[in-house]
Amino acid sequence: MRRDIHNADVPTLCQACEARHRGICGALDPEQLVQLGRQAGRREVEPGAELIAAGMPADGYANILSGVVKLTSLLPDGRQQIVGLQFAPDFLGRPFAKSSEIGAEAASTVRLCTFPRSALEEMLRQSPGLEHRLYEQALRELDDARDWMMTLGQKTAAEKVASFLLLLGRHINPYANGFANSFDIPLRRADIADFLGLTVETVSRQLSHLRKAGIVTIEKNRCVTVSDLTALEIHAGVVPTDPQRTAARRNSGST
Amino acid sequence: MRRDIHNADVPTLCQACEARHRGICGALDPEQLVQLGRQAGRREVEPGAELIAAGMPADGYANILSGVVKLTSLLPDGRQQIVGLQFAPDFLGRPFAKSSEIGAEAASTVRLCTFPRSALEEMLRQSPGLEHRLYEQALRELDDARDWMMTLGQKTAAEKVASFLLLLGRHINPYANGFANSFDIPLRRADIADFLGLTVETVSRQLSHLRKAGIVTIEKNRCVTVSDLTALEIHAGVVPTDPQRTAARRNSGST
DNA sequence: CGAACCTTTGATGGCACTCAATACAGGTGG
DNA sequence: CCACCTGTATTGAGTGCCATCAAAGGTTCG
Repeated sequence: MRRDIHNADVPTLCQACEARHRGICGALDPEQLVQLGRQAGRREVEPGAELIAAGMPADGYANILSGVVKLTSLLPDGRQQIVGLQFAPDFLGRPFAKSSEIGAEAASTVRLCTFPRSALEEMLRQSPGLEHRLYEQALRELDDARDWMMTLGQKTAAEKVASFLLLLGRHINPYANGFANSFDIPLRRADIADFLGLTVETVSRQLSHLRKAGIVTIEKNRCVTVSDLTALEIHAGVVPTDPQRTAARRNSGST
Repeated sequence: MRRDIHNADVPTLCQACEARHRGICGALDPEQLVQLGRQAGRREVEPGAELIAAGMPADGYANILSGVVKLTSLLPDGRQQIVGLQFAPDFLGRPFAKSSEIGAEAASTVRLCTFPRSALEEMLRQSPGLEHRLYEQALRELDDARDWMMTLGQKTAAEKVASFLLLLGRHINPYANGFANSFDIPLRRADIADFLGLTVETVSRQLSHLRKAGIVTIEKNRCVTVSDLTALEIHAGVVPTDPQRTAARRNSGST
């Protein structure tokens, strides 16, 4: 059954919003969207803007409409690790928590659809499907986090940088599901380094290697085009290279 | 209001089970516990037993009654990363997923309370509070995973090992909330190495350093006693050491 | 007691960090 | 439009931490 006949009831701002399809708002009916929309506000922030301060009580929540948000964790001595990247139409915030030790900061220009804590809690009471959506996003983020732990703990610098480009290509476009062959890196080298657990210099060197190897082209330090996806995947260590070992894995895995 | 008056209705096996308090079963009433209990089974497995095979369809779920489970992620070339440790009374399994790329393996001897996929789904339909509990565990695991990303990405070998001991001390005892000063390490050195993104040799060396520094004592390679918790925290990098920098952080944070 | 496994310790080398200098991009004002 | 300036990125040289290789010491079984 198509819901589009009710589209007239959906707030104008929500009509084209991806959060209504792949985001949490998909759990809400038109009436609830109107109700939430009344308390919601749009906001556009510049790169570097702090969206959630670590250790502070979170005052509200938001959906990411466009742009990239980095989740950061800080050590007392100043070392920083980016523990996650969030893309449209992700939900932003930490439900049920007094305060999180994790901060959120705009990596690129970010457009947000914000709503107060109470509005979300009200919606949660009304619609059990909403919590289910939130749960599913949490599970997805958990999978992503654990994937990245593999990258941080086991991979070499070259593999880390290649993995990063693969990650970006998969997530940069909120509408498509496949891999984007060409995109702008929404992070500075310093951010990439903090995400990969490397230094700026090492990141730069590895990008140069990929460029000289003809696997990617980079323009103006930001715009990347992946010309050889398979090679990139090999460099990321996510695909078997040794045929012998591959065969062995296959056999043991199919039992 | 005390629920203990209903304890007569609670299955005998559940009476002393920690999952009924801090685990997911706390969301169920006695009748539902009976219903779930009918389909549940107890299982005890030895260290090294595979509980969930990566890439396989998960046939069921379980609560951990005692012992430690390691969640592992594997690269095609054989490199392994332990992406999480789970303790009693954690819920084990990946709801709503066809199959997970993450495997689960008993690190120590593990006792489980298992139930089939359908039983959980039935419970989820009956009790919305259950999904809420699952969601909260997922959020907790997400926080833990991100904490550990900081450890993997930024910390030195010495800090990693110290952080590992702190993690164990906090989680090893399912009944207490504080820090256990003495406990058995439920992992072999090779597992610790895979968890920390180090080699066995480096782990061993760093443990020796902590021992020679008088911060911990280790007997029979497994039993650890933390004699200087503050020093351990300093070595883990989780506590400010430089007073000047500490003051600076404090000031900038309070604005 | 002996065998298998695990852990520790030592010697050496390589990858990524540090330090330092140069090149580039984007914005502002002349 | 160009000169300037700031923040950002690249490239190079040297060092140090941790991995690798190798061997000996412990522990836990049968």
